[in-house]
Amino acid sequence: MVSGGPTGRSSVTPGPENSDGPAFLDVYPDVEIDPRTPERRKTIDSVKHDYRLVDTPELRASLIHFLGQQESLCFDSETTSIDPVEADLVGLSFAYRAGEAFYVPIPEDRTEAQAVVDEFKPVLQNPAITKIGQNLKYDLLMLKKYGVEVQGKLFDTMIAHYLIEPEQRHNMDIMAMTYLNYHPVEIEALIGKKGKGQITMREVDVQKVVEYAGEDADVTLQLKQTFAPLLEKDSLYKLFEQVEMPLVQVLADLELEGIRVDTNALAELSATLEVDVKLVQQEIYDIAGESFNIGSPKQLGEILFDKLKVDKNAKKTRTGQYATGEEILSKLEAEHEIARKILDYRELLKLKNTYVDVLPLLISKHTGRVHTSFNQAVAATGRLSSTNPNLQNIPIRTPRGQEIRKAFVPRSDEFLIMSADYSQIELRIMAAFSGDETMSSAFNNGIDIHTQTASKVFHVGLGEVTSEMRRKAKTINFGIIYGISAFGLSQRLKIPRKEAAQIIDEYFAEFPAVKSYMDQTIEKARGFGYAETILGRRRYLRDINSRNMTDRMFAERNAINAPIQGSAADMLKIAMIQINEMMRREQMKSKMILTVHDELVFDAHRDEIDALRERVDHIMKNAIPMAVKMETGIGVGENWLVAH
DNA sequence: GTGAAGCACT
DNA sequence: CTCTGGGTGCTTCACC
Repeated sequence: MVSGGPTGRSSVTPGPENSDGPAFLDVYPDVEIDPRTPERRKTIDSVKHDYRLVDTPELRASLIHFLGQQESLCFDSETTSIDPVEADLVGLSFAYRAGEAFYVPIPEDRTEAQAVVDEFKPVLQNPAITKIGQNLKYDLLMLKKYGVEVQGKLFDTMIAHYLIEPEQRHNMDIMAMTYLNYHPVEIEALIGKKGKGQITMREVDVQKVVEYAGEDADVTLQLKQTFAPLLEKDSLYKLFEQVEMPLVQVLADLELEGIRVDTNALAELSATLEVDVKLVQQEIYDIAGESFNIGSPKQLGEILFDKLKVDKNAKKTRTGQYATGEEILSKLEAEHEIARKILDYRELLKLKNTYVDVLPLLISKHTGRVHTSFNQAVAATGRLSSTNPNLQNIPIRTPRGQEIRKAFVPRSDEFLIMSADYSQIELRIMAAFSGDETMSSAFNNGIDIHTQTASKVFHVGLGEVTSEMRRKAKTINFGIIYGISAFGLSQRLKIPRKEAAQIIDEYFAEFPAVKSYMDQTIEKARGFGYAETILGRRRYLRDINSRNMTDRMFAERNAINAPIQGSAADMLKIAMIQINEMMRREQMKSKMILTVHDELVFDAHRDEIDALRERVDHIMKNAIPMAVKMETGIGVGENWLVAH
């Protein structure tokens, strides 16, 4: 129903809304996005434009001739669905000069459609022509279905803006209003409001589509002209051109490839979970003395704290309800067996409803595999995210959860799952950035980092570190990455705040370079107003100088975390690009299929296991050379659980 | 439809 | 004394 894909034209960029509007206006004070003054904004009716229908072989030949002479062209696909796996092409629009555009309808008949698309292959596959577009991954996937492998440099306006303003929205309509003071035609004017009654782009009068799609390509082209100098100004061009743009193609490949899921295993697991959930549910009702909706935090809170009075000091959430989260219930489980049972109930139901019963529904009829969608323009730190389904939060921790991971299997008997992950990537980056001798030498000499930290903080030899000391040290190390506070650590370790503060003091005494690095990072962020990664990716920290202590502390934690988390993301992205290139060059049968922040997953051909392991290992370790060695862990097996 | 609560991962 | 570990996405409930 929508053109341009999930983050394209009319739909909203996924992810949480940014409610801090003031920052938005601070940056572009002269730009009005207030809907109360739309008359100030240009529209298709007030701006001179020339959008043409190209619907005969002669006109297409002429268009293709002109497109072929361009250094760069902007294009956009109109389709029948927001989901590229399900969608059919309705038309393609092109622009290469502001104010002009061309719309090429694609016939409904698949054979005729293919013939028209084929006419544009020489242009789309011409490596000398840069392809400009908004959310190009969508168009690439679409065209791949029609046998077109788009070549040449890419310029994705959505991702350009993601680098320029990571925390703003990258929706084309909003960007047009913000940067061009132009209000594009809304898609609902063509296909109606969403819900039943909404038609597809194919059913819309073609003259209207010409105006809509032409404007789309035209506006995107003008956004490109706006963003290119901004990328340059912020020294983001290299990151854009050498990392983010090549990655678009890699992600399209991963998504198209998909991963096989063992539905039989999930069906069995679902049946087992069903029985177990009912069992636990009844036990809870028996203890409560009545049946109620355990899934309702409101009802559950009333049963636990009003009726059963399991805790007279029950905490409430800011909305006035009893808090019944995991932390609260865990504290109660020693005294009240109902608490443990509720936690069990929640775990089982979560696994069943979120993963076991949903994954089989998401298997594509076309490929028999599950195709996630990676979003490259959501996470403020530079990480990727995964949706429909989210394959970056498949359970691994609990035995039941592990059963789900086992259901991710290779495509056939000739293949195995290979998982390659960076070991302690964020702590290694912290060691490299800070140059801390103790930390760096632990990594470079293969000493367990948590044991090393415990040894220093608790003043014992490496050999005398107990498992309890190591556990605490692990929490401390995580705290370091996240921008530690005494309160946060005390909560995590369940110790008094004073004790936590002492541990932190001790840590900084033993790792002085880490301390000064953190201070410098915050200081730098205060001066620049942003923190940056090793590749210059920025995260603006508008509260870094706030008088509000809470806001400022939050910004300071982000100043610490963003360069670490973001540089790890930079490194994995480069590794992915190089691995993809290597696999193509070597014409491997194996395929890269998933990425999970510090891990890459492959559907690996048995004959290629050794070579793939060696190459992947080498590329990952050397993606971005640092003062501290990077280590990887690579596993192979019959499913994702054993490979990891 | 939207926000909160809760929880899965790194 | 403020009030607190970073980053995501999905499901359910409750309310509009």
